[in-house]
Amino acid sequence: MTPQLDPAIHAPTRLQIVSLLAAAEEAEFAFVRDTLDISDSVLSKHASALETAGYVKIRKGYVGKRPRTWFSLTNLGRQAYRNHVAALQAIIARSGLSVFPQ
Amino acid sequence: MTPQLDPAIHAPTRLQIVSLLAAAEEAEFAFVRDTLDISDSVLSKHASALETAGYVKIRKGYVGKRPRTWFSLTNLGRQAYRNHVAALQAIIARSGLSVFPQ
DNA sequence: CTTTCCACTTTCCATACCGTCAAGTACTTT
DNA sequence: AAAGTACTTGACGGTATGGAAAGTGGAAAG
Repeated sequence: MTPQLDPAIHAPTRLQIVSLLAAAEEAEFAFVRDTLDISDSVLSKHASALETAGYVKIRKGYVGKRPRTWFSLTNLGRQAYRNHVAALQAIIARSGLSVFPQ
Repeated sequence: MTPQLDPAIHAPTRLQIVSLLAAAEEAEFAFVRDTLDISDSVLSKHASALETAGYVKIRKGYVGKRPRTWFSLTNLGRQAYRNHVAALQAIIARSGLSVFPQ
């Protein structure tokens, strides 16, 4: 069976968050928020949703005396992301598009 | 500026429809419906929405005396699809993956 | 003729989700 | 004590999705 698009990842903002996290071990709340140019509440909610899905781990700590939050993909999240990308590949491949222009 | 995800294309079913149409000159209603395993009403609605966006052309005709509907991507639709895929690629490339299978 | 089919189209719904804005929390700093 | 930091939560409004079911315009059957 072909891989399916993952509804927990597919929404534009989710995809951007997950993809950004997939690139690193861990990322700070503010970094993700600013890189993707989204609001605090949007990031907070999506991160919670991804945590509930088991895809993201939320770590809280301090930098000096200021609270800080870091996100990282869980193994499940990494696998789900790869699977989601595979699903996109399968769909896009059907259209004949390729990275290699003819 | 990097290409943006196209909200008229991004929804899973839309992406599949557009991608399928991108592979051909024209496709029959029943072929698209059966290939994607979606209901008549869902296909009809998405096709109308894509037509409203200017991305799909809906042609009606007859095969014998039976009505039949064909869909095709407009040039605008093809361009929008390419652009959308480029946006996906830009997001996914950040993670080191690609939407184009190698 | 008139009922039934066919090939979609539309409407009705119920759910779900997305993002903004406002308010809340738990400290820390001034 | 008041204000700020770094998020979190709740209330809302608007959109969208899909299933079910009724509707439409012929065509075929009885």
